[in-house]
Amino acid sequence: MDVENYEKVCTAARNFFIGKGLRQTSQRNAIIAAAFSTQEYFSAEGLLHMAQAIDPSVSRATVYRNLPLLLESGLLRELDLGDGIQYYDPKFVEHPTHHHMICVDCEKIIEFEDTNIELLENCISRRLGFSPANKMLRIKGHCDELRLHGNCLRRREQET
Amino acid sequence: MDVENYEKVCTAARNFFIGKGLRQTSQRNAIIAAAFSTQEYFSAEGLLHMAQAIDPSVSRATVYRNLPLLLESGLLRELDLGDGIQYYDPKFVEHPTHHHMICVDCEKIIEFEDTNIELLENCISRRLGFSPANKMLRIKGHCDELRLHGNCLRRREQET
DNA sequence: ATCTATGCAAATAATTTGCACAATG
DNA sequence: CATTGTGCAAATTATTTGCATAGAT
Repeated sequence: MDVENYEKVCTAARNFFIGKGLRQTSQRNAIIAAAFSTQEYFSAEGLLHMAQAIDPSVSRATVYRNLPLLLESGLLRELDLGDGIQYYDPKFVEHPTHHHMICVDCEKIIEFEDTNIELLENCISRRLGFSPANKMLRIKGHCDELRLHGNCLRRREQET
Repeated sequence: MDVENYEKVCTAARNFFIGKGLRQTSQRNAIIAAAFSTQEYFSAEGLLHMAQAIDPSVSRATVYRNLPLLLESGLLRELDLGDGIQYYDPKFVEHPTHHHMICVDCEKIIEFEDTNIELLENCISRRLGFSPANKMLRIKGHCDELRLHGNCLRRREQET
C-alpha cells in the first residue's frame, strides 16, 4: 500500500470509530496504524506485536476488543487459511474482491481477482434470493513449481 | 443420505483406515457411523455426542484424534461458518463441489452447486499454475425473505 | 466531571498431549 | 503378544471477561 492510500485507510478507520461515538485513544490509533502498515495478513498476536512497536502500552485485550470493530468497519477482513489460526487481511480496501489460492505442499499463497467469478457470485446470490455482502473463495491445490521440479522458492525458504 | 449411500460411505471410511494400516475399533466405527448418519454439519463436540449415542465409551480425545484422519480421507470436510467454531460437513461425498450461502440476519444456510463456478475455479487455478484440490466458497448476505417481509422462517424459529 | 477504554489477571473454550491400560491384528 | 488405540486428566492455545483505574470528551 502506498503512503497516500495508507493515510486514507487509517483516516477512514478513525472516522468509523468517531462515527460510532467511540473515543480516540493512542492504543486504538496504534492498532489502526499497525493493521494497515502492512500488505500481509496477520493474526491477533501478530497485530499485538506490530501495535506494541508503535505504542508499547497496547495490551492483548485491547487488540481483541478492537478487532471486531475493525471487521465491522469493513476495512479489515477475516481470513481462514485452514490452519486453525484466525488471520486478518488488510488488503480488502484496495482489492475488495480478491481471493486466495494456497499450495498445500509449500504453503505459498497467491491472491487473485477475477471479474467472471465476481459476476457469477452475484448472479448465484440473486438466484438464491440473497443480496451478497461478503464473499470468500479459497482454493487449495498443488503448485506446478513444486509438482514439476520437485522444489520451489517457498519450499527452499522453509528448509532454511 | 439414503441408507444405501450411508453404508457405502461408512465402508469407504473403514477401508480408508484399513488402507492406512490402522486398526478397527468400536470407537472408530461409532465415530464413522455418527459422522455420516446425518445430512447436517456438526462440531467436534456434536460429533462426540452423536458417537456416544452409538458407543458410550467414545471419548472427546478419540474424536479429536480421528477427525484429522476423516478429513484426510476426503469423506469429511471442514466448514467455516464464520462464528469461530470449526464445523465438519459430511455431504461432500455426494456433492463434492457444493458451496454455502449464509444469511447474516437469520443465519439460514443454503447449499448450492454450480457448474460455471466449478469450471471457472479450475480455469483460474490452472492459469495461476495450480492443480486444484480443495475449493471453498462461502457467500454471506441478506436473504430476501427477511429483507422484504421483515421476517422469515428461520428468524421465527430463533425467537421461539 | 462523566463515562468509556484500558491493562491486568483470572476465566472460559477449544484442542492437544502424556501416560497407563485395553484391545486389535 | 507386540503394538496401536483409548480414556482420563492435565497442559496448551486462543479468546473473553471482571474490575479498578487512566484518560478522552
